[in-house]
Amino acid sequence: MFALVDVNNMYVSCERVFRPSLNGKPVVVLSNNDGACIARSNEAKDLGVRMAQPWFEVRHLQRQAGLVALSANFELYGDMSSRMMAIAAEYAPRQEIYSIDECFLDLEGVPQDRLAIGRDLRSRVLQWTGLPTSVGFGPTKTLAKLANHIAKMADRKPGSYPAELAQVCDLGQMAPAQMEALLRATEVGAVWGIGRKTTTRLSEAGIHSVADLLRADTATLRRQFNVVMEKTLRELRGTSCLDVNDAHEANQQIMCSRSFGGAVTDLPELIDVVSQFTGQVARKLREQGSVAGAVHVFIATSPYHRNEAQHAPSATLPLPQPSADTRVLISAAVRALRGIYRPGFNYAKAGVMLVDLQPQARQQDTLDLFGAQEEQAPAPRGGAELMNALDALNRRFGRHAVTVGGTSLHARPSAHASRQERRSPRYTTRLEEIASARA
DNA sequence: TCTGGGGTCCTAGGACCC
DNA sequence: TCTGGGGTCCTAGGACCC
Repeated sequence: MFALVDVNNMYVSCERVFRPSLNGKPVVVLSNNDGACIARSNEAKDLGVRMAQPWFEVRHLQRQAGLVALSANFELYGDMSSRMMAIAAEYAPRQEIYSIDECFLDLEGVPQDRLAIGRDLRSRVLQWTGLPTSVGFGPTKTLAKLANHIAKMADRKPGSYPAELAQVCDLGQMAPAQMEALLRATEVGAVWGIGRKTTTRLSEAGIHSVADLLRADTATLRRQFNVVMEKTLRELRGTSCLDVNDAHEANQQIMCSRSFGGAVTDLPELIDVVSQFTGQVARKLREQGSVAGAVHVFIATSPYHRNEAQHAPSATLPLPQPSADTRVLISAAVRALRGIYRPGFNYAKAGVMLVDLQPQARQQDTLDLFGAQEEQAPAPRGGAELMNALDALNRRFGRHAVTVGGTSLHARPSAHASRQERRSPRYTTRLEEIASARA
């Protein structure tokens, strides 16, 4: 039996912990550049604010409906997430942290009453962190997800589902008749793994509810879609195909990309941006103890500016030897950038991706058979220690305290600098920003 | 004026080999 | 006018997730 624990409207809920005056109000959290809504309170959802909707489209709701917008504060959310995850982990022998705001628990051998467990977990997380969660139980991960969805909706929209399913819902102990009624009332799009495109295609085939889907023929669906669909079906029917994965594996790719505050046209500024991004992905790469085999760089104009010339080139540059050295990676990224850059375009976005990742240990004995080749610069000296020192300084003094030569931020205001005018303090991770109580 | 960012897995089709 | 066949590996792109 599995549980899925999920924080309701995670980013908004984190903000509300420190600003209780936001409770009950429509609140959104904005992406980089204060560009789009990436989290919405229930009240904001009720106002019709959609996921990833551009801020300028809903900005008028500030005055019309008291909508409050905040810039994303990921440092705060990451820290709150760790606290919540640690509490949830106490309730089962195995936990898979699936995203910043949700985890699966494997309840194998946990004997007690699941509803009691769910309610206890929920109230403990609420009491210790201030975050509201929903808990779903099911005999497969997909059903636990579905149970969680029902728990949320029953809480948020009274009448959509029976009230007793709110907040904590167990699909593992439900009478067949009630189960059938629930599945009839749930649209296929709510199922984990069934997205927008698939929903449209299923709808054309007359499959609208989860109950419809369960009646469909597995082989036919497998033929029309793919193995993912087949697995989803089997999971919905109670056959577990997906296990809780508690060994968090290293990422296979690490990316940093961002749209700019304004258009960027000249190469030096793009080099600056790409160098900064590379510094960030390099740090993440070392954190997970990997080396990268290649660097992928892309720049792009804005597809929304339809009357401007469009250009979205990218390039992948393999490294002569896998590396985690910021200087090596930046030099490759900048070379890739020079190769794809064309003057005369208004670039709106850039990104750096490290790919072909491998564990650092394995790299020891893969020295180039032919030794360093002439045209390849020899690896910089003292790589590992220098990078360790760099990481330590930046951990201690903030992300941009120390950077590799050439990646310093421009003294002049840069077009790419992102706007973040509404960020809340990093209450839990910066002493100088800690919450203070007023008498 | 302003339009998210970070990941995973699967598949089709081309390159290459015998 | 005919123009192998089957296997494997790699990559780009699509769909999905949060």
